[in-house]
Amino acid sequence: MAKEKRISLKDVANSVGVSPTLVSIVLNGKAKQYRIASEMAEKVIKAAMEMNYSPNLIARNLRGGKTQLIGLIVTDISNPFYSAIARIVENRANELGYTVVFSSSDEDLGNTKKLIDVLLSKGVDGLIIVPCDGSEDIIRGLHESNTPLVLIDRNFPNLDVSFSCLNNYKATELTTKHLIEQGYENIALVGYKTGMNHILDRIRGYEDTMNAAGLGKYIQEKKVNLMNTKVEMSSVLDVLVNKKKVEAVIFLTNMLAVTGLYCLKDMNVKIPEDLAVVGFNRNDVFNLFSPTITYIRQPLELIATQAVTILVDKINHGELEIKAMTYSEPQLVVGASSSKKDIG
Amino acid sequence: MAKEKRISLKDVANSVGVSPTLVSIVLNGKAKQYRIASEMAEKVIKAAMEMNYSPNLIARNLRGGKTQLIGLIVTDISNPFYSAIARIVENRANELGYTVVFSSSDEDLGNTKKLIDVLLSKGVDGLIIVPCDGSEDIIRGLHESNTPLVLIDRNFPNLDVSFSCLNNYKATELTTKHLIEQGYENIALVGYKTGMNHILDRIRGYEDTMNAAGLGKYIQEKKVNLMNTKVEMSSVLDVLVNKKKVEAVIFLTNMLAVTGLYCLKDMNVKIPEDLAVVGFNRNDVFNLFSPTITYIRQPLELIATQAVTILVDKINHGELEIKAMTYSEPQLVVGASSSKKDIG
DNA sequence: AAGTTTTGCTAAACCGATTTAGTTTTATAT
DNA sequence: ATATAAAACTAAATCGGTTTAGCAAAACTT
Repeated sequence: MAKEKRISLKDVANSVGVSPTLVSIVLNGKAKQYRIASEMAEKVIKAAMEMNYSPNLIARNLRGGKTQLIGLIVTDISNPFYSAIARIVENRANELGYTVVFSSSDEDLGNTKKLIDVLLSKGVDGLIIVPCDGSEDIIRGLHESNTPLVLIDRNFPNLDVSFSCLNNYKATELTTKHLIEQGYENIALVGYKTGMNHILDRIRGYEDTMNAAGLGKYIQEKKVNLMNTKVEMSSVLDVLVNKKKVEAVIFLTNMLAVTGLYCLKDMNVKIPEDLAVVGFNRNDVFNLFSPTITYIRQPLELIATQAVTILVDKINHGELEIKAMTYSEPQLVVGASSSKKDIG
Repeated sequence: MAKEKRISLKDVANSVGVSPTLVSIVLNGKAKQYRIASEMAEKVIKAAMEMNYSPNLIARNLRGGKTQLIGLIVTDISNPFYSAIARIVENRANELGYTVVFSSSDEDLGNTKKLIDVLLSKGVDGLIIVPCDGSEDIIRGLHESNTPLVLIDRNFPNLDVSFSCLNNYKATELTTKHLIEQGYENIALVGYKTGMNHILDRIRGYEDTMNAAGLGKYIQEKKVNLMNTKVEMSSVLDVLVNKKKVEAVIFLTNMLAVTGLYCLKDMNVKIPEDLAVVGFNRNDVFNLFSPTITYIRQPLELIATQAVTILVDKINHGELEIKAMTYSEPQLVVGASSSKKDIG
């Protein structure tokens, strides 16, 4: 009835009649290096197999200081964008012999601090973090205490911390150019109230492109609160559509776009006749909506894989001072929601 | 440059000039029990705070045999249904002082075995598993070796393993009744090729309801292969719509429904005029589709929260022999995709 | 005043692995 | 025959906590 105790190194050693040291050496493949007689090595390996021994990683890690655990902090694992990242991180981590511990910060600074503490105290070898607004100091502190660390999806340009993210400027540059080419002029943008660089870059990409096209007078940026998106989105879209007579809207994140679509549906706004729409990141909703929604595709596979690779490099080679900066290229997937040509 | 070592219990002890034992006792709130002078206790707590001490959980766990880690094995964390569960599991686990390690089995038996081994060797205190087809023996073995274990979303009726899942029979019963009430008779069902109980229950719910309504002659079940869903779905729907002149289709999972909608869109099938559709589990796609899709809502919050609660109970009280069986009640969310009344 | 109890604290064992520093035995060199 | 080297293995320290057993000093009995 009691939980059977696991076979320990000592059990194997006793059964063969040798010291735990010898067993440890043999099972770690260092038999030759330590000049263990090969018959002895075989005997030990056979016994370990027969007894179905597997090392207690906790003990190993206490000694070695490594857990082969990676901590992943996203804002919300139930957000499909981040769960997609999580899956890729998991796959790459597994390939490299790591297991992933995940946590959701809910874009909250306090949670972020707490989660980092918890993950570090669990002994994770390194962290992959989607940093939230205001977390720059924490991230700096973490980096200065030489914790292996890679930021993903977002980054702090002032910090020497490695990151893997999208070329956000180019994303909205692509989007805005596309809309302008389609003949739209009064193009607005809906983002979040945040100081985070990824959003600011997206805004700059839009502004610069509008200005370069001589459409500076149409520049309009609405920013909603992270915590109150649904409520604020309605009024924001009402203003843009009904007051400002905007022709097209660029949503700066996947969630904003989905929330926006809910509102536009409620408002009975016809897309793209009344309003052209561009979203961010692939989502089944965009493909199944009528009309299909144009969106910016991130090379998630690349972004997430690189993050893990960089992190594991840091863990193994201690190249903590090297700042790996990876900006991956966005791609515009054109749907029917941003086209004047399809009308009529 | 070297990674700064973390403050250890010993460091705190030395700084105050007492033994590590005393510090451990005080910081674990056992000062009174061990008759530690209250001034001393305060001094220790103050020092620990000032030195920003946090215990090395690896060491603590090596001694105590507990890691406060829960392993969660789903089929795919990037599937929004499972990432939603993951989030709830995470929240509840955090409340109870646990951290979650997640893994994706991809519905593969080999992966499942491997993941269980890895998670156990990481020292997880217990496992929450979405078992895949064919994993009954592994699960039985795990249970017999007294590993704290709870199945979620799916279960094996022949095993004495605790689980938390939907009342699947009732889900399709509700769905089928609803369609019949709406006046549909030729109602088909699309599921997976699997021996898993949750799917079989859903099929039984449909069959029994059809038979009870005297519509037995219309019973039609199409089963697609898990690995080849997209390709098979097209031909399945083609047969149902064009050959069998089916009036309504019930999709047995969220993914099937989404894949089905892609196909129906390609086929230019009008919903609900040409075909009524009912999906499974909430999804933004269902709400934003035109028409909105009727679906079965699972009380995910309840299901996932219970799973964690049951597991932690097992971990703490060792009630491994108790089989907690939780069937949560489904709810039908009626959209416009299953209604004859709305036509014209 | 001698014995008992309570108070306040510590030494040492322990968890299960890895690693360093030896030790013993056998082989080779001088 | 004696010193040196190599081979084959082990004892003990270590990681950082928790826990058990126990010690010394103060307080209390009678």
